[in-house]
Amino acid sequence: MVRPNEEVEALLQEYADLIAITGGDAFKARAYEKAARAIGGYPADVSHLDVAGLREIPGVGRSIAEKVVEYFRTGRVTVVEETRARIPAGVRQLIAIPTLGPRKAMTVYEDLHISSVGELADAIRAEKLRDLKGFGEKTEANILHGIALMQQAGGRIPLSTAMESAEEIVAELSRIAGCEHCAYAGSLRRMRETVGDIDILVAADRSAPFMDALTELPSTAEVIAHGEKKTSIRTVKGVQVDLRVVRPDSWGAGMQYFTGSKAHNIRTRTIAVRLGLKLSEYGLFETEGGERVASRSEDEVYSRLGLPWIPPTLREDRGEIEAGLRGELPEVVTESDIRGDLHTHTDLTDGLAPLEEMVAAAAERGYAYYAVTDHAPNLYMQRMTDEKILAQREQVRSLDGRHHRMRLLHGTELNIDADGAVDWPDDFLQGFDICVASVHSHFNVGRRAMTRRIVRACENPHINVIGHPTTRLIGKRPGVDADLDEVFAACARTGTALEINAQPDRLDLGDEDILRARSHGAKFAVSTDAHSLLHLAYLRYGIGMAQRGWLTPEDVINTWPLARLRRFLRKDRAD
DNA sequence: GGGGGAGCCCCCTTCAATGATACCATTGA
Repeated sequence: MVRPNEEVEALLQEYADLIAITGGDAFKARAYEKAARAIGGYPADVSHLDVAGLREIPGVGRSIAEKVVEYFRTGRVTVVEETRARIPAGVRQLIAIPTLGPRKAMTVYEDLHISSVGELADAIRAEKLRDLKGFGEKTEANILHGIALMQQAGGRIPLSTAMESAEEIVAELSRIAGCEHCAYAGSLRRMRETVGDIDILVAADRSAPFMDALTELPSTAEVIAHGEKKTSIRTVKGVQVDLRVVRPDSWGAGMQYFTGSKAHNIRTRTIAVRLGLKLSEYGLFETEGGERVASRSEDEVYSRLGLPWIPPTLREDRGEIEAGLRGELPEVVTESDIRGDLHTHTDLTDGLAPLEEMVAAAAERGYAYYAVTDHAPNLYMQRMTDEKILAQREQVRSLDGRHHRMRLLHGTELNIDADGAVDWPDDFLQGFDICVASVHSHFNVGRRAMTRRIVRACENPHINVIGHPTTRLIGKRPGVDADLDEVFAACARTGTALEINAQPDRLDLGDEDILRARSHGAKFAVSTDAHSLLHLAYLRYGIGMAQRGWLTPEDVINTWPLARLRRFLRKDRAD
């Protein structure tokens, strides 16, 4: 991720929100939103571009280009500052609440002077909102539910946000003289879908230079604690980072201890006790006499406990200790096992980059194959037509094998309607190499109907992958209500793969569901659902989920050679 | 505000669900 681009994206998005809240021209707000997205997904650093260079980016014209230049020259944009001065920051936070949009946010601000989520919740409890024009009891209940959903995340941050911050900090600290090792640990290393705080570990003889460096990073906003053993800071994005420096000979024990999980560590320490040993962040010691028996590497620590090294993504006390003791730990799938992405978009629908650029970027990643799966017509806002998708197919065929001999699959992402039917009839679907099918609408049809429609999609002989199967958005929308066991069984029975969608706000399926689906014998596709060049790299987060679900390459269809994949994609059709 | 075809103007993502309201505004995919 290019940091300056991210900053501009956030700034333009904020301005778009402010325009919407103040009731400004809706097209203007949309123009800023579009430009924000385009710059966020632009692969080159925009801070080096002049007005002419910026205007090369689709959706960026003279006015926005000049604002971007102003931002990099002065650190601020005058009109944005002026608008900010009129609307308290808390009002903008209100529109993050599901079911509360810009219009209603402005109403509660103007009529009740509410400018924070807390004040809003209080006003609802005092039944004050229901008297406002356009509000009622239902609206109150929905907003309260939305607030609860938001707070369920409990201040946890998305895996990808934590990862980007952590990798920057690790890179900075690694440059300091005397650094023998530096890495992130904790739930981030275990690749949990959200992360509470970032734990960073350094192995060095002297701790002070690292502790000082952390407090002085440009991204550090606040120092929470600053000591010899531990320093905690909060970044400008509000993420807490804990740094610990251990002696080099304690590196392995430190990483083992600070990676967790807590449940996993209770198990490892219990094993140690049974062996007459004591395990701490400093090492594995004899209980009697206190002699150190292992600490330098994680491998050494696990080995002394009679265990193989356990991948961090498995360390949740979900059977990995028992499997390790039996020598039956799975060889979990890794990023390098993946031979191709099976769910991606282009600017033919809502992607940012043209087909050629997406294909070239995929080839750069060393893929053997790559599927292009733009949206189908029933997602009306994307304006897909038969003609457009067929023209794209021609283009895909002409690019096939041209980049490092990477093979291209032409596909689509279909919409599963309320009855389980999809956008195109069988004879048209037959022309695709791969069909992903997803639920994009009618989320509240009830458990029976939801289960039935997804199962019916599985039974469609042309549908190969169920896209983002639960359709959850982390912190925003719970997964759909369906009998997932029935869905997973249908996938296994019909030869339909379940997607592990690697978009950081989806991570769908999640680890628990993957474990259940695997027990039904279902197969999986780890895909990025990329809407820009940069999204192709999200694969690592999907792999994290797959590992947490104990998947091996055998379980994941896009680790397979193309010939085997093609056989799978034919399902049991005779054509 | 951006973009395209003209020289300043016009168009720009559609549709369903929901809830408040009495026929419509808001939200989200």
